[in-house]
Amino acid sequence: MAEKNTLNDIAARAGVGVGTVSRVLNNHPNVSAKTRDKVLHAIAELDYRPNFSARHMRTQRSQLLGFLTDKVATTPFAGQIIQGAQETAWQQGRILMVVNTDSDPALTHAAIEVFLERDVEGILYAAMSHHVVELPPSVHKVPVALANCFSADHALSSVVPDEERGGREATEALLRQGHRRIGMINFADNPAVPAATGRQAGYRKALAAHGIAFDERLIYHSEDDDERGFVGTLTLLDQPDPPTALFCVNDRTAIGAYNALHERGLRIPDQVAVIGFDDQAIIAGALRPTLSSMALPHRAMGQWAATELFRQIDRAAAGHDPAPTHAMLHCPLVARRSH
Amino acid sequence: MAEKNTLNDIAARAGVGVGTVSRVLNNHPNVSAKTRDKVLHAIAELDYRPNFSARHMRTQRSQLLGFLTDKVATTPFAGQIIQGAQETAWQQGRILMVVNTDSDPALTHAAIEVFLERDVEGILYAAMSHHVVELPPSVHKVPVALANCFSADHALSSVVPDEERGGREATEALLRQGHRRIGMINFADNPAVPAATGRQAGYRKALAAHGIAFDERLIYHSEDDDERGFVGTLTLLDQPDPPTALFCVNDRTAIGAYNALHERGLRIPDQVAVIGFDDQAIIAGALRPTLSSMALPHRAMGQWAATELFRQIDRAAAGHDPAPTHAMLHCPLVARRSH
DNA sequence: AGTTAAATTGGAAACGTTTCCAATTCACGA
DNA sequence: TCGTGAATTGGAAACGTTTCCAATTTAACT
Repeated sequence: MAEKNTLNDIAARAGVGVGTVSRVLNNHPNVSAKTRDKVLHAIAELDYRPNFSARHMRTQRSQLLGFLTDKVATTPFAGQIIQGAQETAWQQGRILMVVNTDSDPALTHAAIEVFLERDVEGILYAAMSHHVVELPPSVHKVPVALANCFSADHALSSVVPDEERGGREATEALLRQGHRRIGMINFADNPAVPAATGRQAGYRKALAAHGIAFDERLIYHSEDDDERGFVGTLTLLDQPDPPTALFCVNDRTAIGAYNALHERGLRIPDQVAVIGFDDQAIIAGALRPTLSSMALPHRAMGQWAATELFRQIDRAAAGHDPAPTHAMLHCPLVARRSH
Repeated sequence: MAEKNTLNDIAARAGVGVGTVSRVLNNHPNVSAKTRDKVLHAIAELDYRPNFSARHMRTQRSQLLGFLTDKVATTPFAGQIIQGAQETAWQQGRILMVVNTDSDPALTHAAIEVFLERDVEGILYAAMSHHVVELPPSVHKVPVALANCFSADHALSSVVPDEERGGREATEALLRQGHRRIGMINFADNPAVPAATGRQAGYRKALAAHGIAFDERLIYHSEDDDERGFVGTLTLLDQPDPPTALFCVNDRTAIGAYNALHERGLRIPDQVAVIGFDDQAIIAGALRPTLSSMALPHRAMGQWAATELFRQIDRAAAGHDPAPTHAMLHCPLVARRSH
């Protein structure tokens, strides 16, 4: 169909200069109503579309953001964090270029290089699990925001879930129901996994705040994603003074807990209450009873990170040196029927 | 740190002409080893990076692909399909620009418009559930490929899961174990939902191939994602000649089925076998026993769609008119312990 | 050493915008 | 009817590449 028309074609068609067409396009003041109409008509007739690269050349603004993820495929959360970033970017007239790195440093480096060649206005790095990341130095050439992860030296802006508060509030929800023996089924104890350490720290604080002594025997750790919930629940139940409530470090673990509880003929939440973490709708809604869970703020982190990028961009445009910012986002309890 | 250097800076630094630098960059023949070295040094010293927009202007190739999704956030599959497309694009030196439309026609149209302004070489539309889609006519200005969806008139290339074969093979797997009364828990019967109609058609074919009469009473339909599995299973079990195996239309439904089976004290797979659909690792691995499930080829669809885009691009470059192509991809059984 | 063909090199033009400056037109009051 | 300042307009230059052509250098022969 239509060939590719340029500003010149429009100008010719409308019988005006290219400068005028450009002014109409960017609706600058000082163009008479009648000229504007002529131009607008010409544009419509020729199905004209401005060329962004040419504009970029001239204005030096690419209106592009680079979005890097470590493992977009293996987690159901990827979508939310992308969406949060994308919608915020879109509102600001920016487009996201997405590259999945699979945690490969060479690929990460190559992707950043490509982003820089495209002259992105900022780079957003989203991790699919909360951990520390190290990015190649070249990334510093441009504003950066980390989502669901952080840099060891905190030199890069970042946003992460408030794991500790999440753990605390999960535990408090259980305490509010009158539970006093609350078990926790956690990941392997690893200081590099904030989800494990933070949630457990919150659990302890909640207990302490209610004057309940921490009991080591109520904690079960395992790195086996598939077995953790089932085996952990059985282990905890098979103790002298078994828990009447279970705080599962994630929803997947809660599936296993449900299975174990069913096997023992224990009713949820009457005999044993359960709270998960992650709020994966697909799991939480399907379990019976539906699972109460702490929601990870993935979408909000995506939004936060994109917003932070714009802050840095504006800041830099104003000549200021944008110091990095850090945020911890709340993981609210999504109450269902399991507690 | 370093200012932004251009070809001219490199040329000056190396004491050669810009044409020569360009030749080195695109490693064209006919540049002497010693000149190439000088240039390479200058590039390294000045931390030079070519400007893609300028290149795009001159070569008319944006090396950009537009990626549209209807609902990236609400499904765990989004990541896989994006990844499939992204990795294929990357291999071909292309970058994906991602926009989430939330099924909003206005947004979809706007996104396509932005893609065209950026001069994308092709547009990939990925749906998060298998259904028919209608895209604005402007999309035809550029190669298009649909993933996990299709256009009513089949004028656009598309790739979808082979639902019927999936349904057939799931049923056959159950038949192979000797089951003769096989229940199916399905979505609401809706001709616009190929997952519902296709999987059930496959189920019937498998039965027919084994000389087993189709029994309407063994099918349970429901559009309630949360209740389907549980209620459906109970309903099917409460019949005169109850099924000894259950084909669940998705894994989420299988969770409900497990719960119902447990409640009735029926062991899986000894007393009742179960097969799901979707192969959501997070569910299938956590269930006890682990759930056998038909895997949706999301990643492969992403790859296929990107590859198809390149076929069309090449085709068009060669002056041919690329006719649309269509594919149905296999949903293989991932055998675990539930059947 | 001299000739010629081949290999290498430099640099102008073009890609499609925006922006700036100079030139033109307009509106209005004297 | 003019003159004046403001509003509008046209078009050249520039953004950073690639590509092409012409010019120069090199290599290979007599």
